[in-house]
Amino acid sequence: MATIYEVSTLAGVSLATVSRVINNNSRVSDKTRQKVTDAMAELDYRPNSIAQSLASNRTNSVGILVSELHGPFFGQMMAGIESELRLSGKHVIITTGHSEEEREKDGIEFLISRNCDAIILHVEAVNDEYLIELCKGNTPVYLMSRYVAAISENCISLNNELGGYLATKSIIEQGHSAIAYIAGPQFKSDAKCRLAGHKRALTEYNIPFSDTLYFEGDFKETGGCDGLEHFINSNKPFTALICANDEMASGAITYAREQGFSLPDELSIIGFDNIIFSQHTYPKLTTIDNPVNLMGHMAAKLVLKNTYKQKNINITHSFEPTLITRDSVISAV
Amino acid sequence: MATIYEVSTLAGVSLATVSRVINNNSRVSDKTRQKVTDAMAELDYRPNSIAQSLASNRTNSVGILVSELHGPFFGQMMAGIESELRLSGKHVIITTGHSEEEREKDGIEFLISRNCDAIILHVEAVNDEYLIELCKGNTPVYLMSRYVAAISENCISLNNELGGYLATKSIIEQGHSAIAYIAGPQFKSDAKCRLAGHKRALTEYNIPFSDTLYFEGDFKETGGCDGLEHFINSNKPFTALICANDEMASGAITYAREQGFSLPDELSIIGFDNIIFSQHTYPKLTTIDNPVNLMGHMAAKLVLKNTYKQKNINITHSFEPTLITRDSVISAV
DNA sequence: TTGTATGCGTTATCAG
DNA sequence: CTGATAACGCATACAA
Repeated sequence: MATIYEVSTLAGVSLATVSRVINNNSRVSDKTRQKVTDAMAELDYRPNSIAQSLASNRTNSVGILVSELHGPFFGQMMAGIESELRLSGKHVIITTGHSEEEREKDGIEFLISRNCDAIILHVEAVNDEYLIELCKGNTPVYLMSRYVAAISENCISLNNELGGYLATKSIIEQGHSAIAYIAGPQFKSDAKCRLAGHKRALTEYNIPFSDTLYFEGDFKETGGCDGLEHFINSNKPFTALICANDEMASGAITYAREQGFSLPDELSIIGFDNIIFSQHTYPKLTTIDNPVNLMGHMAAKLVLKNTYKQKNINITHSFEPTLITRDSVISAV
Repeated sequence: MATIYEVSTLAGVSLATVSRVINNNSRVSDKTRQKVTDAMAELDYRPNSIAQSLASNRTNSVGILVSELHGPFFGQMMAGIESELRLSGKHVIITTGHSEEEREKDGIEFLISRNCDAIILHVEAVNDEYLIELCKGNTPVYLMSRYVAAISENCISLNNELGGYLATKSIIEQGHSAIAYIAGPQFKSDAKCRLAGHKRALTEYNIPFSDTLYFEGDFKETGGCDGLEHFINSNKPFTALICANDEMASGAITYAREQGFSLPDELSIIGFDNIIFSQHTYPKLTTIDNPVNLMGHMAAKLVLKNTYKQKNINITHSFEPTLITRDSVISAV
């Protein structure tokens, strides 16, 4: 592989000049620039990004930590981040935390040790204090889908409380009052906020929150099955089921049908996130849209603006969920 | 950040010795080793991975190119690769090709320019010649889910032809003979092989292949809708529908129900890939299992063995699909 | 506008 | 077993 040195001798200029045309920041006369580019072309020269990084103290890479690499939610998020960053020639180093504290911390250490210029985190298990402390380090840290007040400028988050509220409100306005709720793991802030919104809606309509119609699921399909099974066994009647995400809703739908429910007639179900597959459940899932792809783009823009000093970028830190009405919710009789 | 130099002075040894204990390859006396590790601890020293890379000509990173970051198929694949590599302290740089030739080539260039120690590709648009040529370069190249004979040692692939055969055979053995087929884009080798398997099964049972019951879809949900719509409009009767992947199958299921079909009574449907969501369609999708997560692990192992010279690794280059029987296929009347 | 000199933090090749 | 010392390929003050 040709080096900058060979280019410089072939072009008959100095190392520094070649470096200047590569980074075209400083002024170089058109003539010498031409000589250099010709030499680069002739030698098929490619800058060594590692050497560039060592000399400039910049790697042009941003680290991403997600809970899982699979799953529709993270897929959309990563796609948003990567496509935005790629346009600016930055690359992403992706690792996983599996929603476990140790593994999340380990992943963060890993990314930092890799000299990422910034890291974007979707962490669920580590606590706020840890994150606040982390932000004091040398590597800029950004949070996806999580709001920590002390570092709010570094957060791109969804108003999950509002989403939870909207879901429940829409159910209530269809005339339901016996409402079961399958929450996400309560150590996850998303899940907690969605539940809070649910409770606010109940309160607003003077519907008491029932412990027997509450179940904490795992945000996966199994959580939906388990939750619904739990409610059925409790023998307390309900006409609507709210799931804190679409995976659990689809699990619940599957289980409900196995138990002989006619859907949506005998049970209305609503989800949260609007993953692609929610259009293909039967009945088609009514849900809350979570613009996670957009949020991914925005997190990337935040990095571009703060870390790479790009101009004319406007940041929206908070996103709003919206109700997507499909077929899985009908009026209570 | 402390450097190796500071560690050496604090420990009272030379640079070289510190480097030796970091990489613990060469022998160092226990005493000096202890002094060095103590000094490292005291200074909270972390090796600079960029400098290591420049000096050693190894980045400990492997590039991955997938068509899309979202989607259940790629998610499972990436998860397999990443988790395997992460165990050995290697990291993944992920980029996308969107099944378009130019973008795939661009992504490959990008990964190579990043000095990846190896790259794992899931490419669909570039041709075999390009890949063969690529393998002659300095960066080792591995292919996921694609078989190119000339570089078969670098391929981890599924026997898609067999999968296509199994799907069709299982349908035929349920007594169906009027069978519609929605293929994937025929420039993708997976799609082509699955179709070939389909045709082999038809031939074996003396069922003629019908052009009017063939449709080339896009491997997405829409492909399933469009294909089924096409068949319905053609007015040629059919009792079973084979889709070349699960996304199209779920799209077809949704569309079929919208058109008033009673499933699976009036139409049997089978998919391919066994994505997680295939358990949650209604009826639950009968499909062909594609062990893509396992294949991801294997691709990573191949890199570990060839590029990182790890011992005792056994490689399986070819994987076999299997039939997963659920509820979407029933006997023809 | 261009060139010189030095540093970035390691690894690796020699001797000793 | 340990220590000098030269790469690695480039960026960047500082001069000219």
